[in-house]
Amino acid sequence: MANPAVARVGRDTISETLGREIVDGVHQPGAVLTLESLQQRFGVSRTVARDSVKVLESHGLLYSKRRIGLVVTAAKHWDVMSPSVIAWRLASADARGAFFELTQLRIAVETEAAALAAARRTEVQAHQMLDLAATMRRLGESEQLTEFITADIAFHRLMLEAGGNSMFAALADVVAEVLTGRTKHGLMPTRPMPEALDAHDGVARAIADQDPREARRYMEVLVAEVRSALEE
Amino acid sequence: MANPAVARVGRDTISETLGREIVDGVHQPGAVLTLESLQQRFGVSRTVARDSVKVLESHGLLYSKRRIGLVVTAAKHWDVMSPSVIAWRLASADARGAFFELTQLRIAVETEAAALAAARRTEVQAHQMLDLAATMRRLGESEQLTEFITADIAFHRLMLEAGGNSMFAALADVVAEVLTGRTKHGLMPTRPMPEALDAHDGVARAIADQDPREARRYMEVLVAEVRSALEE
DNA sequence: CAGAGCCAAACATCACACCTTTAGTCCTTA
DNA sequence: TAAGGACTAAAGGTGTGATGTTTGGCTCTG
Repeated sequence: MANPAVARVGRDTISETLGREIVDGVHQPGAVLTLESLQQRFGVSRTVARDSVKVLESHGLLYSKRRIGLVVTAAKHWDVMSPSVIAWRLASADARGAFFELTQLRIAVETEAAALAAARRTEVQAHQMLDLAATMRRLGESEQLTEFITADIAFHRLMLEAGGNSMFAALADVVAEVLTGRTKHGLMPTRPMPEALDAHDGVARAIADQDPREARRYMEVLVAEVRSALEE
Repeated sequence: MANPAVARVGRDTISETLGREIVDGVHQPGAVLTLESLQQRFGVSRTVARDSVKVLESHGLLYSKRRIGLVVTAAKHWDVMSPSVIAWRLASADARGAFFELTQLRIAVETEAAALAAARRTEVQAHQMLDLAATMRRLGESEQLTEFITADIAFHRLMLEAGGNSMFAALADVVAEVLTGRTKHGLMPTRPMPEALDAHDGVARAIADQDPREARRYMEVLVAEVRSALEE
């Protein structure tokens, strides 16, 4: 072992730790790190330090400059859509802010995604969608909240994927995160509102009926509720 | 110079080249590369090869596995929202498909962004927005298409930024790409339609008036045109 | 005081050695 | 003969030292 005196860390931990720190504002934009300092701090070799930096660099959290070092970049240059950055933000002090932004993004995308799904869904997807809506109703009415959320996530993921747009599909994880996080941020009633259940039903039926307009309309109902919860 | 026989390439070129190739389907999902092969092909050392791999790995295009090599991943695991991946897709054989997806994303986000901007814009932004709408009308009516597109991009970027949601703001480049690309993909009339100009005006005024509902309504008009052009 | 030139810092790259994991093979054994 | 364990070699992972390259900043000069 090279250096027993320093707490060695797992390989991925370095970019994880630094990523969180930067997002958290521990290193302000413009701050300069050096490879040497990372080697010291984490007790690793240049190779590993460079690897970690490369990852952060490819997400826009910093850039390396000769003769200078590793310069932390301002938030506006971050790759905020990247899953890693999203995760870091959700683990940061401003988790709530990140959560709100994600919710807005979700709201924006899902109305369109519903319409798209209605136009493109397969027969199988249509059935699954109806099933999930029914399951949600059952679980919601019996107040099995955890299971309800699981079904909810599956519902939304399926819808996002059914449209065939890979960028929408990529947001499935974001939506899952948001749906899970709603409880944490006090935006979730202990018992899903009947209107929400109806709306999910409506979306599922419209998608099964290949009716984009209706799908969008019901999704807008759903989304309106989320939006109003946000603004409270 | 280490090896004059092999065409050496600039440092970033490797991940660029490989990224494009993977997105383009040159390396099918499941295909295996090795560091050694990259070193050979690009005439670089292991360090550089590894750096490039790290970048691709952090965008989800491949993963490396001991004893196996570098495994190309299926498109569903790609970080499709990342600017690099977007650029690669837009340069690929399926540029048209990527462009459509981006347009749908844009459509989805911009209606919500308009409403958000109306709620959050600063006084300065309100003025700039009105100015840009006026500029667009002037340039549009005199058929100065290039300048018109520039103003159009500025308009949309400003709107996306005015809402204060960093994820929406991050889509400004995407929207710019889409607006520029419309001419390439034959989705742009040589002369902007008067309705489009009116709609931009309407959006700008609604945002200046801090009227989210109106902003959304006008943006939906704009977006409806884009959508119908898509479906032709 | 301006500009040329030099210096040193920090990343970039290379070469090489050794460690670690693990797919696949082969061999043993019940 | 099939299950399971031991061995092997392939490929990435990590560490190190040397050298290349860029460039901010200092110094020296006219």
